[in-house]
Amino acid sequence: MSESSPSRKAATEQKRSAILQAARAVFARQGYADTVVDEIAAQAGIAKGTLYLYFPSKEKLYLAALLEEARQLDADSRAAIDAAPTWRDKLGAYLRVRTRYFEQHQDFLRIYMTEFRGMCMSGKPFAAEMIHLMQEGEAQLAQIFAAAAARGEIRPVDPELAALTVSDISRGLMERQLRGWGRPVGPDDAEFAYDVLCRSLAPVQLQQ
Amino acid sequence: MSESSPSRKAATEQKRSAILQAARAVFARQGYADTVVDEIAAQAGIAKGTLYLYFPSKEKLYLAALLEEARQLDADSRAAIDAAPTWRDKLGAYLRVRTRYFEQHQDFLRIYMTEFRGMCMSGKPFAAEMIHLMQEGEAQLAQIFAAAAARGEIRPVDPELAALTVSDISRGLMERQLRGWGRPVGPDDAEFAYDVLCRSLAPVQLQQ
Amino acid sequence: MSESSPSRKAATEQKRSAILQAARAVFARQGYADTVVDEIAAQAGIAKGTLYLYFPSKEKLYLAALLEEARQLDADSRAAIDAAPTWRDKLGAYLRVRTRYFEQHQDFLRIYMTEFRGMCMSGKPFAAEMIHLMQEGEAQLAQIFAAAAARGEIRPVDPELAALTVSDISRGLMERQLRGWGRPVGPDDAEFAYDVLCRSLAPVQLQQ
Amino acid sequence: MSESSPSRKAATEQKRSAILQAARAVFARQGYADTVVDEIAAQAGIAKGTLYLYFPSKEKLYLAALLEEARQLDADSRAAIDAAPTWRDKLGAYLRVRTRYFEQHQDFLRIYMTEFRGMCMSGKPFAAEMIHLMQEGEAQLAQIFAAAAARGEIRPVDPELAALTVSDISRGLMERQLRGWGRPVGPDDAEFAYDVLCRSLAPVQLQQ
DNA sequence: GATGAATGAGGATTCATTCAT
DNA sequence: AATGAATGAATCCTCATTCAT
Repeated sequence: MSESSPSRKAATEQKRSAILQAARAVFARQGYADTVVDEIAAQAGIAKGTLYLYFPSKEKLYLAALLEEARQLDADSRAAIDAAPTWRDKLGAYLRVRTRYFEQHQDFLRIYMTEFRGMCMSGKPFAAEMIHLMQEGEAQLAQIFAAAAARGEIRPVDPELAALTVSDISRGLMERQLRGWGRPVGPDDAEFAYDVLCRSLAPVQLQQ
Repeated sequence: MSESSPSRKAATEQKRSAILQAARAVFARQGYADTVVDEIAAQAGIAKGTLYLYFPSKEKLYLAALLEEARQLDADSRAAIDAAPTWRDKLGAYLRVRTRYFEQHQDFLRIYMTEFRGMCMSGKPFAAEMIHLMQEGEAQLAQIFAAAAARGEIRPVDPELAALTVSDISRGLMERQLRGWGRPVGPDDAEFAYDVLCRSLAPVQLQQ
Repeated sequence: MSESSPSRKAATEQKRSAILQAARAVFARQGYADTVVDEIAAQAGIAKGTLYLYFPSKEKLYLAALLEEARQLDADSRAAIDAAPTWRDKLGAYLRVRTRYFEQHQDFLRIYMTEFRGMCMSGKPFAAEMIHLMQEGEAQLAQIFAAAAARGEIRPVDPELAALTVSDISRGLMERQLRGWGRPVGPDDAEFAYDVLCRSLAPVQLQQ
Repeated sequence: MSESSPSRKAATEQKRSAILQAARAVFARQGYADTVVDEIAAQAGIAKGTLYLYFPSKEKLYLAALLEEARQLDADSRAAIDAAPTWRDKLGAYLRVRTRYFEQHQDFLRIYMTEFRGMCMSGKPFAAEMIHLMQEGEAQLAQIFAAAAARGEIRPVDPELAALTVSDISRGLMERQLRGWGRPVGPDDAEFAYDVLCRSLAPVQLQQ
């Protein structure tokens, strides 16, 4: 009685996904506060009431819309880093995956950069899992640097601080893409960022 | 008849300032959307109607509350940089002024980092002057690096990219102070950031 | 082709009955306004849509749920009264049947006492048959007293007023069982009520 | 700063009262669930938002609208009973005050009889003070009968049961006024009720 | 200038009912 | 006959802004 047909389940899953996508589009355009639930429903091609069959509240929908992508980004990132042999490659992979992912998920990028990150900074226990993912990402970076430092491949730095710095620079890179003002962003930006990080972590040159 | 006495003007200016401070306190605690005008008025010790004699809308008040401090920060920053002799000193001054300013103006820091920056990224022509100030700050940094590069004191980099990177790292530093999670921030963080920037901009070592 | 098999009819009738019982349980617990149709369906073990195959609306279901029991109570009451020989016995039977019925149908009691009676008082032509049953009940009581008065077994009273008074006292008795507060209800209550009615209707004592 | 002028306070109190009266009118006509807040505001001649300046929620308004009158009824009742010398007079006063009060406050009567009483029966801790008032009223009656019994003016009955019976009959009297059906209510009804109570409580006649 | 009572547009959420499968 | 996903009208409450005093 409670078992639905596979096709029904698939349809449900697909609609859920459509809602999430619509939500991201509207939240990205207007921000959380200025978004009305009706508009998300309209964008998703369903009635307002239907939306509430899939998500219990505007807030949960917002969270779900972000988490879905954040999890994906984390997974992609993790895979690419694991596949890279050296710390430089891993660092490059981290930056590249993020750049590419955000290129292809502009809505996510915009929401994340323009307001969600701010919400995370506020004390609100709003998004435990999201914060967890962010911490995991930084921990992963830290491990890369810890290992590299142990092998003498980079200068001896506090791995956590190095990770935070990578994080900062990476986010700065993303932010520029959202600015309506300032110079246009290009491959140079990423290249420069990578270069800065490599140089600043490089083993100390023996002075002649 | 339309000229008020100086003391009247001073009183007015003082009340205006009290409102701005109250606004920052409340906006910082609750964010723009969750802040109700009544609360700012209460915090400022005036009636709600009075507030509207000083500021025409909640949005303008928000903007004014931020601009006041952003201008001050810009001025402080500019002065400190101008007073510093070398590019390293100027960079240090930039980071130090920001760190100190935000330490002393936590409310401003919180608002700026948790939501205003996001708003600036959104296309909204919300805060032209604020954006202008941010651009000025980066232009100033860029000039430092352009001059240093011209004198061969740093390796030849695109001065704008260098400036953006400093900006990114500086903001990252500020952000950490607002996170409720993660390792506590300390002087090491600033030191490390400064060190990273110096190393990454240092003139190329001649390899033997 | 439109004739269903007997077993089909029986199954249908049984499901209808299950729905009514579920409805009473939920309506009794939460009241009409706070009851959602889903919950009744769930309690009945069917889908919401199915419920609407049996009853055209929430309101009709509510009515049906009550009428079923009200008819039964009326029938029981009528039978017991008819079987009793004297007016005292008939009065006792009336009270006893009601007490027992409500003991065994708590849900019905609760709905009837806590909101349905109120609805009947409101002008709404909500429940014509229900009102009819109530009137019948009182008419029946009135006839008892009319007959008793004619035979001089009770003092000469307006039979209708006497009937209404019995009705009032009987309902008061029921009400006490639902109060969460006040002294607990016991056999004394019913005994006292019966006693009050008998005394107040007793033939006038010849004063010496 | 927080002191309002007396005239302002009076105006406020008057408006509050107007809202309560409007609320009673609408709640009486449509019941709690079917009443929309807008309609009460309209009836009171104010905007919806204004209503919420005076009462924090629909429920609190409902309660306040009833409590105001319930307190008044209780006070009137208490005064009339205290002024009456004998238990018969006190009983008569109780019935008379109630009858008169409800004649003059039909809205209150309707709300109380058609739904509030039912709500009180439901377990909800909805209206602590209202229940308290009801209990007080019955306690008062009980004391009358306790005293009368002690003096041998009535037959020895459980005073509480007697009080409950008076309460039942009194409510029955009120109910009849609200029924759209049945015989019209008149002075006979009250007279009969009073008579029934007196007879049933009268000292036992010595049988010859 | 200062006040705070009044306004009413706006928005999240609920739920009885329908209907395609 | 049975289902349960979909609908959208309905409603409570909030709060930025105004304005009479």
